[in-house]
Amino acid sequence: MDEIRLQKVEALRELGIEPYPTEPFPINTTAAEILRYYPQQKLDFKSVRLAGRLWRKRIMGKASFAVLRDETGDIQLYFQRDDFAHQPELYDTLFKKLLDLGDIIGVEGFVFTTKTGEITVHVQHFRLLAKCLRPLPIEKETEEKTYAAFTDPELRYRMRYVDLIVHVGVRELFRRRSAIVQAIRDFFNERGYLEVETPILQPVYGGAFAQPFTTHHNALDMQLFLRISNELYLKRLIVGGFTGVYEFSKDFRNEGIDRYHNPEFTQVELYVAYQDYYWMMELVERLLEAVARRVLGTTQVSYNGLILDFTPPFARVRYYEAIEKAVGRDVRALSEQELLHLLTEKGVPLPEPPYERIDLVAQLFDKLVEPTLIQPTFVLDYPEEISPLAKKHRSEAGVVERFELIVAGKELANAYSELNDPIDQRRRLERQAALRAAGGLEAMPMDEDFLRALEYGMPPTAGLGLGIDRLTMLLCDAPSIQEVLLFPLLRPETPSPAES
RNA sequence: GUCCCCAUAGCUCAGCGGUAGAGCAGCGGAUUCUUAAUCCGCGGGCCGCAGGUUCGAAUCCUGCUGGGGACACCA
Repeated sequence: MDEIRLQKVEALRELGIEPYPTEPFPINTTAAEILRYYPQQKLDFKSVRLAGRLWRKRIMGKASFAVLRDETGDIQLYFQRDDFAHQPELYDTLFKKLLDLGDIIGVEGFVFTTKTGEITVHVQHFRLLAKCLRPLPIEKETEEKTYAAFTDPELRYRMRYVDLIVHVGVRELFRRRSAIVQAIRDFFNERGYLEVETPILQPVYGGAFAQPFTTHHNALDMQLFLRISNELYLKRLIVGGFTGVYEFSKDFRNEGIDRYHNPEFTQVELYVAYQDYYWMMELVERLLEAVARRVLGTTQVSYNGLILDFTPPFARVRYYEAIEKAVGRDVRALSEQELLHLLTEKGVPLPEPPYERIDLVAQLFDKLVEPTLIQPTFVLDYPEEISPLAKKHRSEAGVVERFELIVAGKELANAYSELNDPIDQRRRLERQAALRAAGGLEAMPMDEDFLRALEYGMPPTAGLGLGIDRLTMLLCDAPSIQEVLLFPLLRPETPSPAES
């Protein structure tokens, strides 16, 4: 902490000013409201009360300008010594000496326009509401340049509270993230789907290919897993008779961290009975169109220098046909040896062992097809082997009724006509169990209770998983997932001797 | 896990073998329409950590820690 500021705390108390007062300071307006409505005099601005951080101080002797930053933005303040003639130390000592940039203050006064035309609050009363003991990285900017920008990603993520104070745009991004979630929730609620909450701590994990975090319940002395997906629980609810359920789900995957992956992330999953994946594709088109319009006012989305067009209908391409287009051959007909040869020929690295024939096909898709799909594109009809929870295709053997929505070369959504044949489901999970036994760390474990639920009968159902973080990245033009997570996972801070 | 880059004042950075620097922030002073306010003056550092090379290391080398990027993994 800053030694000088600690001394100021003492000085304040000696003056009889409590640096952390108990009394509330109810406000009646905000910076943005004043700036927006004062020019038209739509509101009464003769006695405004607002609060926020002291952000600039420009003392010119007996008068001063300052800037107050609240949640909505910045507004200029004007202080005159003469206004505090009854108690001169308020201006001479409290304002001029003891208030630091970053201190949280409440002000009361009237709005006027300065000679240079800036809307300003003429402060008649002010009060310190909370002292800031650490200097903030205050950025300064002119038309052309920003000075002392607070840009170190590590500091920004570790101290997101500071990032949020300093960067208006970061606050705006997280408001937009909230608006995206709200738009999706409204879209689903309008259609009568039920928002539910299912277990995060699961005795058996499933619903995706991933390694889980494990934990332990002391009283029951049992191992538990943080969910990697909520899919199997939502399907149990469809068995239970709900026709449409969804959940915004924090999922946890014990895997690497990069620009697109954080160990905990958010998906929304939706299951609707009596529908199939064709229906779901149209729903996803309408959903993303609605979200983009509501959040951005347009379906043309700027992302990483591109314009992504979310106007339906989106492009559709079948999985094997997309690969054939990329490599010039129908890989369904190829043996494992021929596929190995093809990967080498195309310069595609082999997957990590243990791998099977189908993993070579998937590798071709992942390396040669997915990155090339920039505009929103539905890829449909995936191989059965890599889709153990999706229903067999109604007319083609070996593939299932599944689509992924690829945007900007990354998976944004994944959906199936859900597998509801309990015999087939058992067979597929048994195959997963065999893969696990052979060392496949990410193969799904057997879930007998889930199979029992299916045996009671699940209606034909369409299911969807949509990545909220990825969608937020797209709609906020954010270059990494860390930018759209308030508190992305970082290694623990190394304690420095100076701290503590 | 691998490779590359980065780490110097509260923030942003310069310095790259020879006495630690700038701007902003801070402190003292002047200043009643400023807005990167201005003007005068001042303080501020385990140069990420630990070794090594050298007469001498912020600077060169090795290791470690943290971060960023790419790859791998995440079918």
